[in-house]
Amino acid sequence: MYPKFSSLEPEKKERIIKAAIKEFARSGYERASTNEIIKEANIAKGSLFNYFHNKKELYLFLLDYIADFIEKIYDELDWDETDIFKRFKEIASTKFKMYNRFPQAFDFLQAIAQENALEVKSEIDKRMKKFVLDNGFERMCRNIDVTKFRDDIDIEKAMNIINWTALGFAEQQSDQVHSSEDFNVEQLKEWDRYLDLMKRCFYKKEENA
Amino acid sequence: MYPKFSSLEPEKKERIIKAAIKEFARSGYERASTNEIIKEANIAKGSLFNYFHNKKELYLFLLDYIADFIEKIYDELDWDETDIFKRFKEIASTKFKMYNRFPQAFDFLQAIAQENALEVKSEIDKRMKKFVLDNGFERMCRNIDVTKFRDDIDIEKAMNIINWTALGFAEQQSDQVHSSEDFNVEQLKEWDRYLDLMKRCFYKKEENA
Amino acid sequence: MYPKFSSLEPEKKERIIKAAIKEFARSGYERASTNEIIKEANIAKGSLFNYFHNKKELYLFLLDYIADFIEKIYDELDWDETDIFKRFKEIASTKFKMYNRFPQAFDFLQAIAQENALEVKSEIDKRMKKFVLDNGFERMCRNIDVTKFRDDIDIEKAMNIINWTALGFAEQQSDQVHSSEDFNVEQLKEWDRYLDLMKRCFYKKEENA
Amino acid sequence: MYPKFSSLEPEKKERIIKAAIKEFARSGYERASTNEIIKEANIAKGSLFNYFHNKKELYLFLLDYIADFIEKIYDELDWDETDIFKRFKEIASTKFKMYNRFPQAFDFLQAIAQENALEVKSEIDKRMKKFVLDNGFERMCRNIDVTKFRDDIDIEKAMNIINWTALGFAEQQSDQVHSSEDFNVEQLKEWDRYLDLMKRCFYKKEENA
DNA sequence: TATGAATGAGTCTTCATTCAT
DNA sequence: TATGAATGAAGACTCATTCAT
Repeated sequence: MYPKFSSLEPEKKERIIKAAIKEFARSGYERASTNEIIKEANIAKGSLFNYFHNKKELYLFLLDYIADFIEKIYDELDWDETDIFKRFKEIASTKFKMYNRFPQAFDFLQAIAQENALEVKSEIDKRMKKFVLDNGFERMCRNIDVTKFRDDIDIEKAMNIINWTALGFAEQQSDQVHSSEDFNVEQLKEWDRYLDLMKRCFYKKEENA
Repeated sequence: MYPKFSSLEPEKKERIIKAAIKEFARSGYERASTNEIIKEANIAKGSLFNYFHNKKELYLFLLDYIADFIEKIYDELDWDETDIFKRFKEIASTKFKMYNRFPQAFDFLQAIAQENALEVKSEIDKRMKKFVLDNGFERMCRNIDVTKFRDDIDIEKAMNIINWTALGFAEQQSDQVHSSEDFNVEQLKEWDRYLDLMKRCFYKKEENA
Repeated sequence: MYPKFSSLEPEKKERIIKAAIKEFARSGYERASTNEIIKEANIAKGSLFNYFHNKKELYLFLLDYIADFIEKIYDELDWDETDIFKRFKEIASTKFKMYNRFPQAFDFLQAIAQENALEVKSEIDKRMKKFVLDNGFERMCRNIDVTKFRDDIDIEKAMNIINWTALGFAEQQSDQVHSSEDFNVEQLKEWDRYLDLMKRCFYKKEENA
Repeated sequence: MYPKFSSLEPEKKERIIKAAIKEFARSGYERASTNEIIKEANIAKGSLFNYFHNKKELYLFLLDYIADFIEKIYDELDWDETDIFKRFKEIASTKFKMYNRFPQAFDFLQAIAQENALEVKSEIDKRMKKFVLDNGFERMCRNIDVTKFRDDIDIEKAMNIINWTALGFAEQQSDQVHSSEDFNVEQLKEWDRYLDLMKRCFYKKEENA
């Protein structure tokens, strides 16, 4: 894909990736300044355009890079767990770990979700929708034991509600925290309470016994 | 406020408003091009700056304009209805009408919520937060009869779930529709089914009798 | 010359002239704002361009207007006085009166002298040089009794020195005063001392007896 | 200071300096067009703003550049000469050389002295007043042997007259020449005659013996 | 391969002048 | 005749991208 960039020394690659993610997260695609990235990464003006033909290509590379990152997270999940609430609980704690490993990724993901620039919007849709817009909702719902749900409720709808609640909760928390000590245990507990509430409501009585 | 613009012929005012909303919705504040607005509205370069002193003033005008628009919608709602699901149902059908009257407003609202530009961010917070960030969640939950909820669930959490579901559903639908024949009756029916599901789950049995 | 302007009611004419002189004096030709003149004179945008075809024509009119004003001052002088120092003394006190009658004229004259704008520079040279650059030096030196000067000095040079000294003194004073109580008696006395000094130096001994 | 500009090839630097001085001299600070400078210097639009952050910085650079130039001239003068007329004679011939080396400097200096733009006025005062407003009058009068003057004349006034005469003569000559073959020997001789005249008038008899 | 100076299309904004009413 | 909204050329300045070294 990006042979010139790939064959760079890893330390330099990382510097460029971090700088670019930081700048794109802060300013969005159009407003992001290649000058700022160059300065932060401590490379020459021309170099960036040697590695990537233009700003868009750099952005698309980062899109793929972040997608790979998320993919790896997903790979760590136990997809054999068939209880949806246990799975969502696991996802949350995995996100928690992920955040501490690579916090900028979250800011960038949020920026991607909010990106308006026409030039890259379609590419985002193509590559990232599954991760960004619904956190891989389809995948998350695969192999779920639907027999636990109450018979009188539409399972697809229930799953949507669970997912939207997860997204809503995440956004609410990120608004509240915003760069303090980040994700914390109390937030995980609060999320547990949401999951419990929904479990009590959506599962058959005997499942909640 | 904006006397020169106000005294314009309505047809021209509307052309300018529509063009500006379209451009700001598409590109955000910073990247939005006054040239594009001028071209789309079919007015002269200087005219825009006769009506509004600068780009920011135009944007702030649109902020107020859209706030007024939403306020009018809210005023039409029956705030004496204490059943949360009936209220959310009414809100949905009101949004439905609103969308058909002024579809661009929705795109612009989304753009406002995502706006990063420092120059206007504080103004957005000042004027729009109540509408944009939580769709007036607080207001929506005021005067709600909470005795109908099951005793074993946290009411605040339940309300959050209802709200996040509303937001999630709206986004899902708008993604699916995206400028075709707009909101339609089928979507309203589907939303009813979501509300019914949640009602069955969150309310006491007798309320669902 | 400017028939439309001339047939205006005098009160309105004066308002426009004062406003224009004030603005041109403050900002120079290019930078002067017709908007400012219009606002100050309390007339409509289009009116100014009815009376004068464009900014340049207005400026040229003011040039002539101020030239007439100066001409009137000169007409009041006693050109039969043949002693150059007495004449320069009279000129100074006439300027003194003139300043109190129409102070803006001086600021405008200074602005004219400093005007750089290509568009009007040649016109200034054509019409105003005699007044501005040398205060009508030629005229001032006409009919002077040159026999009073020492025989060993070049009369033309002596007269130049007297004139340059007058100009230098005027500029020095205007720098020092700069919009306080304007010209004052002390300044006139100091100027007398300069004239006395030069008289003692340039005139024959018997003239200073 | 201005590292990007400083490290340019000298030929290009000179082209830019000449073009900028020409434009600022012709039009003053505000009205001077960076487009014009760019065209005249044959560089790209963006280049000028790579070298200097903005128009003001370019102007301030020129201010310092011209100040250095004048300073060098002054340094060449013999400040141990205590006879004021000899000193003024030397100044004139130094100016003569200076003019032939860098004629535009004179026009620019005149423009600086007449500059009205608020944005740069205070900077001019800070850096240039000593050179511009009085041609370093104070400095010129330092270390002068005042005992040679006649006892019956005010020495400060006499010095002012000499200085104003110098300024007046310079302006008269520059008006007459105005970009032809520049300063010439005849002008220097004429200036000598003025100095002789004043010496005969202001000095004691024995000094003129 | 790495560099960073050079490029110029594009940005918002101003203002003298025109012209329909 | 008086009006002021409309016009658009010109202003300073930005920044992704190119290219000679």
